Amino acid sequence: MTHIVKCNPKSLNPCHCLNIRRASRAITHFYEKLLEPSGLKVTQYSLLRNLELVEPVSMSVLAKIMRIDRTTLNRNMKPLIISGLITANSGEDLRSKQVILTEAGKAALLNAWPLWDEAQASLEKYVGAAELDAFEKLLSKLEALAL
Amino acid sequence: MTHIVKCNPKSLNPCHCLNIRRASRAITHFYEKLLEPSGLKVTQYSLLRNLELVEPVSMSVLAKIMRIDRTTLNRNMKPLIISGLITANSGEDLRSKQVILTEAGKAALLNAWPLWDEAQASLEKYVGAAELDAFEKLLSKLEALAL
DNA sequence: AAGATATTAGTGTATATACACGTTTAATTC
DNA sequence: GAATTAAACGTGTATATACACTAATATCTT
Repeated sequence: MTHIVKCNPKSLNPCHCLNIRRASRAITHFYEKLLEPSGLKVTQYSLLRNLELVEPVSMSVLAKIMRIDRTTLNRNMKPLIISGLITANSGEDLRSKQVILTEAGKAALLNAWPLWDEAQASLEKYVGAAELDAFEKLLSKLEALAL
Repeated sequence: MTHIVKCNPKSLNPCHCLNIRRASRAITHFYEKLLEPSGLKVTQYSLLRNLELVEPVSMSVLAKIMRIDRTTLNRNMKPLIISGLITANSGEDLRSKQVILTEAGKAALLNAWPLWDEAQASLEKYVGAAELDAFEKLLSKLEALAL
């Protein structure tokens, strides 16, 4: 993140929206760096991880579980399908597609897990457990803003 | 945000990164909805607003002030240039481009301001001033994670 | 002044996000 | 059972994000 400077002139940006977006980008960058050796993005790791918990599952249901847009999930799945980490095939209901992890997907998940765990633990240490907990509660409340 | 459901089965997603990303999306959605009548996205409003404070300014400097990536700024500027809200022209230093608001840009900003202000105020009311303040402090700290 | 270095911007590529629209298939209604 | 409605998915489009690479220009060094 070469664009971030410690000393930023005239930076009084009180927009709460931009502030959380910036923090979101920073945390994402932090996780991505640590996940880099796995070849997975944090969204991809998350997709695999959620899939592991609920597979086989339709795309719509998976999107709801992950609380992301259905069409975003559709697009995010593509690189994982191409690299053979997941598959999505129609079952009885020809409308829906059942998504599952492949063996390679399970392996990728196992491989990436300690990296993600380190990111997670580092963040907890950086912020502090109690404060992070309060933070997460507020994040939940903010998420509800869009309902 | 049709994909968000109040009752989500098996949703124990402790990934801090995804949590803040979700909250970020939700807040963005909230601001976008309120800004909709202005025809501006929240990033665009922010670009115009920052520009108003520091124009004329080069793209690199503006990116640093806004704490966004230089190339992201470049891309985000394009719709605003096309719709005639800003201009970017080389000055003495032929490498850099000085970005300024057009009259239409100033008008758009004036028009959008009360909408943004309402979003901002609503959020403050929803979260609570004290809690929001603590939240913002933590966001700052998190932003520093990427330095 | 010539060559090396640094600065500034643009673009190719890839992922992330989501709205609007269309298509296919299943379920419901009459 | 035919017509309607609903559900599930895909895609076009637009914005947001950022890394790698390139091109142009300015500055510095000797």
